[in-house]
Amino acid sequence: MTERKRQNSNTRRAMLANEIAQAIRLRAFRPGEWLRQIDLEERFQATRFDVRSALDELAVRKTIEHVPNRGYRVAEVDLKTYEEILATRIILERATAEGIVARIDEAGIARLDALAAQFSAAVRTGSRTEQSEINRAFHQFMYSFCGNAVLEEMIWSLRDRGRGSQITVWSSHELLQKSDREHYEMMAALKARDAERLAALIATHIAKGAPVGPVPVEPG
Amino acid sequence: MTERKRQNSNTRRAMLANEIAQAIRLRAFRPGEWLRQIDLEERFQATRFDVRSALDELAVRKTIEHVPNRGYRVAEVDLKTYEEILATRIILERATAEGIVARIDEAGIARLDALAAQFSAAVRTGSRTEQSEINRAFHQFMYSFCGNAVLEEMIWSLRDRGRGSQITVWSSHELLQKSDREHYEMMAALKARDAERLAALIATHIAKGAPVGPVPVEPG
DNA sequence: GGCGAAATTATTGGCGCCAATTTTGTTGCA
DNA sequence: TGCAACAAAATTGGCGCCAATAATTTCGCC
Repeated sequence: MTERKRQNSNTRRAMLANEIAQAIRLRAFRPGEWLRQIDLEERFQATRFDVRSALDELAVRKTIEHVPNRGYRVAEVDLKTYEEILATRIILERATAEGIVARIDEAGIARLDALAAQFSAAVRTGSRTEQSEINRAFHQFMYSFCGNAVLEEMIWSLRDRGRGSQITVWSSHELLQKSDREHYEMMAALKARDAERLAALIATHIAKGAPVGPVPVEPG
Repeated sequence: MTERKRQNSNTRRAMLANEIAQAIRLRAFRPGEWLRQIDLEERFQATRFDVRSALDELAVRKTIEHVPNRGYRVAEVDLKTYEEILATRIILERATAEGIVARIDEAGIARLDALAAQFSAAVRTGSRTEQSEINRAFHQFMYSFCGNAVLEEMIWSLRDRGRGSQITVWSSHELLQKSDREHYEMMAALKARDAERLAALIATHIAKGAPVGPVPVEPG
């Protein structure tokens, strides 16, 4: 099989869009930074056409912003929008608790424990990137048990959008450690099958994880 | 000003995408139906390029589905996904209640009353399309007071996606009248500034408006 | 007449060219 | 030296052509 079947543009575009999105998540491109098509062509070894498609897709997803005749840049999320994103995330992520508690099995709990431990390790010795990705993996795996794929999509879409804010997540090492501790509290609630406590923990995890002023009230 | 300033493709694409989306909402194109690019060119007087861009955008928004080398078709939402959309809508739309009650003013209430009355009239004498659009206007205006633009976006994105289901909304005239009555119940809760009641009404409005089997449990 | 294969037609989709626009650099003048 | 006008370079973006693929029809054979 020397000649690999050529992928259709659909797939290539989606892959490229995800690669760029990941680069943005990892802060390889900072909020407000212009994404020059020529650079992206080289960096990701893609044609100009694919780059443009991928950028269009990300613009629809609001990960980046399109300015006519200027190009595409990483979306800068203003404070108001950032707080709205946080408030909406709290609404959505809280709502996963019930399903997770109802559906997660022993194997899932074990794997989550492992991810929590990985995060602890990353807090001590890992890079910012590792911390971020492991944290993401922890939450992604946890939410995957909620039993509502649409809900999950919404959550990740919002989480990605929130990256465009200037507010530095985990601004202090202290906050990072707090996040770490909260993961274990979540695990405890999970093992106790206490959905309400899990929901509350998720809410504070989101609200307190980002050091913005007065946190919007979550419904309850 | 004989020569109008030419719009950039950005705007044209977005406008076309919205026109197509509306046509889908109004069931001019049915779930599963193929959207042939040539037809769309004619119908909306657009270039092929613009049509493709708009279709791509709608595919990202999941209003339509893209099948390589076959084209684009109105997304068919399977029952499971439909129920997930409903469940997620309940989560999100419930959450608007608090903000609406807190923020809506007398003028807003008056306008909502008028929209509710318009809907009643449409239930009696209007076409299916009118009913649908007025209902949309009612909810759109109400939710616009929730104070969270991001939350609103999510809601409308989900509502659009739900259109792709084969399940006929308002399958019976009875259900339509029930929706009508519920609007007035919402108005009453709104006037009483009772956020919790409003939230509960919104939840049943969504769940009972669509005659699917067992309705997913809403959190709370 | 029924069925499968081949030819024809219809439709989609990759992509590169070059015009439009913006940005950067340079020159000339007060 | 500062500023404005002009020129050059860089970058984006519209769009049409035609190859690739799928759908349809025709044809020939059993």
